Amino acid sequence: MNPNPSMAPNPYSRQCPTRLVLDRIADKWTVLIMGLLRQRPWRFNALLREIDGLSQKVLSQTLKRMERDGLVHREAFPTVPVTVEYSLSALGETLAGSVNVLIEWSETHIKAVVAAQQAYDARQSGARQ
Amino acid sequence: MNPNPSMAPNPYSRQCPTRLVLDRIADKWTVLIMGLLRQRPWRFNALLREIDGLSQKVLSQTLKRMERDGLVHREAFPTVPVTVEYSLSALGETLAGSVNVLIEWSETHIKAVVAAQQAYDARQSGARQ
DNA sequence: CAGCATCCCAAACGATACTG
DNA sequence: CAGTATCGTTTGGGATGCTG
Repeated sequence: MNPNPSMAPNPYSRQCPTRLVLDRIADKWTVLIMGLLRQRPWRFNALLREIDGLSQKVLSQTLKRMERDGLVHREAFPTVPVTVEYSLSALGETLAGSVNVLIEWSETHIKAVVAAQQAYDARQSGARQ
Repeated sequence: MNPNPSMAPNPYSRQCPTRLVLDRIADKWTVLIMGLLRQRPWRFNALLREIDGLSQKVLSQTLKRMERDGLVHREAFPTVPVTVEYSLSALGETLAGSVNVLIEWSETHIKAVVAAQQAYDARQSGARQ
């Protein structure tokens, strides 16, 4: 698919496979899920309860994509009813710290962002008069 | 909006303002744009040409959001026709390195991801028979 | 418990035309 | 050049019901 397989990956090119990867890891649910899996393994419904606003359908899709991309490991235990545990793969571990930085940045700089938004909105409504 | 303003921010809660911030910075276009602005200031149409697959409409929306969030600075020069330059704000600088790690991760681990995808797909088609 | 299948709606996006 | 405005389509996602 990459028109220049011999060249270095370039996510600014539409066909580059790194673009597909970036599309997925630069995703809010992926970031939040990895933030939890970084702590310990989680079960499906535990993740669902923990992440407010995430629907069962989207969690299912996201976990499946992450499993396909090799970021998470899925293990089903033959209990009744079945128990499924999600954990980070070795590959996922290499990414987890990086995405967690985004969560930490949000927490650290939230006040500055909200202040910037209010200043921007005030400028706009003032300019519009 | 945050039901517990006295508590630490918690992006896993739907109402937490950090969630809104995370929604925006964990976005593929934002990551790619910041990756470029990190190098030097860019003009609107230069960004548009550089980022393959990004439409004018979405670039416009994304830059406006980033400006409102205080991540980028927009400066218009009174030339004819007008010249507009986008650059990182001080706040944006604090984030730029972190998001760039995601781009670098994509480039570094793209082979492992594609291999994982192929292995997954092979398992699936095999299991389906 | 851990999902999948279906229906349905709202938001996102591309394409196009137009403007200071 | 650097956008805005509108429109039609596509996609994502919620809600619900069902299954191993």
